[in-house]
Amino acid sequence: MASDKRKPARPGLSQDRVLHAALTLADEVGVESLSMRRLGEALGVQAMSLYKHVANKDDILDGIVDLVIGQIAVPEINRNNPGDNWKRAMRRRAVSAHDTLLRHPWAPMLLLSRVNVGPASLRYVDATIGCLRNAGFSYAMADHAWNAIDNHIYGFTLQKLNFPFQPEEYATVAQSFLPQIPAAQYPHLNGMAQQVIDGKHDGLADFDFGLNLILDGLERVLR
Amino acid sequence: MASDKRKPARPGLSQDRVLHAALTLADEVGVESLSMRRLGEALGVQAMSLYKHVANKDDILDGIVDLVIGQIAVPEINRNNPGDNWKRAMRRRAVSAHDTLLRHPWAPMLLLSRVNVGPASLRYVDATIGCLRNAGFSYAMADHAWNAIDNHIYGFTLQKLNFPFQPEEYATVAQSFLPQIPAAQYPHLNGMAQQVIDGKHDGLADFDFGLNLILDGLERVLR
DNA sequence: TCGCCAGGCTTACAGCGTAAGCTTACACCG
DNA sequence: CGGTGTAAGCTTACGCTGTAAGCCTGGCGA
Repeated sequence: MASDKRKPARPGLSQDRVLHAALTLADEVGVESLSMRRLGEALGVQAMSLYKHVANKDDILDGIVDLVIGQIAVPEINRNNPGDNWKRAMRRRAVSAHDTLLRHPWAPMLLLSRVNVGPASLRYVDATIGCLRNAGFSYAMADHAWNAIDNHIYGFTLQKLNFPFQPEEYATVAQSFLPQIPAAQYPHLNGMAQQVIDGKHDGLADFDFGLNLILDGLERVLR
Repeated sequence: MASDKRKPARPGLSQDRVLHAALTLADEVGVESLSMRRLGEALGVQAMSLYKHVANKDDILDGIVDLVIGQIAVPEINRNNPGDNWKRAMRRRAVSAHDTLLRHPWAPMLLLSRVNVGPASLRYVDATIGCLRNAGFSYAMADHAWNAIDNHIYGFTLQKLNFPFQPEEYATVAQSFLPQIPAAQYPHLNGMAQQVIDGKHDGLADFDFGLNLILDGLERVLR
């Protein structure tokens, strides 16, 4: 009977369990509040015990970034749909990345501030280059294209996540900021704010706008 | 004579002096090593004395970001050159921003992770909107255009700063990474690396490539 | 049965931002 | 001239961080 309690209520740690707990914790409290002590607590364990399964905190951050990348839809052309093509596939990839990063608001900053060479990252990049290569881009062009699209995804998502107001607040916020941007000093900024106040411009940043500029441009490069 | 030593060898602190010292220190040791104690030391002062001149560390970070933005060339059409136009002006702005951020490698991350409403930032944004408005863009279009261009600037610069190898090392690095990206598993990534090794692709990310896609696209939108 | 050792725990250290309160020197005023 | 208010420095202390070093213990292989 004693041998029955192989898993004594706590399954024991593992790198996998540590990383998934870290991902959950980062989603709940933000990556800036993810500390080794707190992560240990979430796992019912002392902070130092984590170091038996990960090298250090950076190792954890690399790990959870790769988990997030693994959630992004890899670009693939749907062979059952004759109308599908590289452009649609790359758009789906971009939208999927954008959506995924919005679900993990701490991720874009980490993505941009470290080299990501986890298995999910490698697979993601490989599929992207493959999609562009199959479309007819040279290696160099595929490299540049991939880079341009990803800059847009990361830059846009970060700016959006960072903006501290909700769309429905824009008009109110613009109104209250107006005294700080007098027309005499900042005529165009003032004018823009006025447009938002008057409901003539919603002030919404549009992910597709920039993405279309890039994808349409790439299509022209291809011809 | 005693009244002569108004400035007793050390000029005394001021918000300006604190911010400029912080900027210098950030450039020298990186923003992650910029601590209140270290900044105090650089100014010959205890850490807590800084709080008489700035509200807290975030206040300092906001301040040095605005100092950096102040170094970026504001977009202006040269009236003495009849061939000049909004597109050239916006390109100059983008290149200037890119160059400036490369001189302050810690800055892009801060730029993207906080709301910047310092005087230099406001002026910078106002001039940008103004340039686009004068070119004929609506407020909404100018907003989208500005956003698309800045996403590229920040995203590209961050990726470049973050990449831990020098261009002349690319071939060597690609060679040593090759075993980790076997052709069977990552065919396209492997192929790309092979191109770099063989000198058929320099692997250099090209700031102008993505910028041109966006600017050319905007020009077409304008017509 | 013995010894090994993986996987936990404990303690400790240097560094962080900053709250709270103390000290000093100078400006001003009656 | 004496007295007072205040700006600008200093000191101490608190709770937090990542992690180095070493200890303990239960289970497994020989």
